[in-house]
Amino acid sequence: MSANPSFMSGVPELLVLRLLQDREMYGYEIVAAIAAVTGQVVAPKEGVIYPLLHDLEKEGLLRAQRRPAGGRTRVYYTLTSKGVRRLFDLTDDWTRMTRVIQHVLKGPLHAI
Amino acid sequence: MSANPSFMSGVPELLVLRLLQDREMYGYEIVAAIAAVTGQVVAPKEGVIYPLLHDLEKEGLLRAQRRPAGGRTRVYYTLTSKGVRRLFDLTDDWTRMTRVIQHVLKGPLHAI
DNA sequence: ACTTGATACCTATTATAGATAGGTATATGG
DNA sequence: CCATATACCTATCTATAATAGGTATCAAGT
Repeated sequence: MSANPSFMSGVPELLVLRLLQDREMYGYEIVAAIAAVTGQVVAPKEGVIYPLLHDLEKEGLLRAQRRPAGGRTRVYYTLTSKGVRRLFDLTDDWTRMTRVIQHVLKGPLHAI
Repeated sequence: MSANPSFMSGVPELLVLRLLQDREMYGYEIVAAIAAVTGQVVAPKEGVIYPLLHDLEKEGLLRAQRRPAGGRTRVYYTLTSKGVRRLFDLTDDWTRMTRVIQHVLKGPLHAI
């Protein structure tokens, strides 16, 4: 019984990297942005995103900078070059995999 | 370090249901068929498929019949009507989710 | 006859990730 | 002053795939 659909593996990571490709963002903002850009179809909570951001930073895919903003402190994340490469790789994986499955779901199987 | 790509959640279940939509199949056959129809892009091993088949049967999505074939005993699985409904639901979920993510990956985010 | 590899079934354990459900602190609006 | 939103965090649970075995039968080759 999950709020999100059951095809989530790797998706939060992919979306975080994609969002950060355009501009730096902070965690709380990312949580809201994912829900917004997917029209609530995918909406991982803070309990998913914050640990993920920490892991990605540890892996060197993101750079974190704690910075005061609007009276409070935010942690802004940017993509490293390694993070950009990971985004491309994951996007390729994602595209290849979904294309194949789409094909299996829609097409006649004997033709394969 | 997994053999399969990292977007696997729910995919084996979806593919098993899809394959059984066309005709009855037995476990070992399903393992090979998934690898075949996906061109090895998705290739879950027996350790994934057999427990999954047992679970789906327990849920009433599949019917299992042990039957001798070619000198040995095979367990043939067929979709129940509940299994058909599940296939449709999961296919809808899959399509909705991948369409949205595809859009986010390719499109400009400000347009959303 | 013996051995190897393919067929066909199975499960126990481990690893990974998302889900759940909290907690802390500051700022803002009523 | 209080409630809500903002902004960060983590510990635990759960679901599911990956790993790594095991058993037994059959067919083919030596």
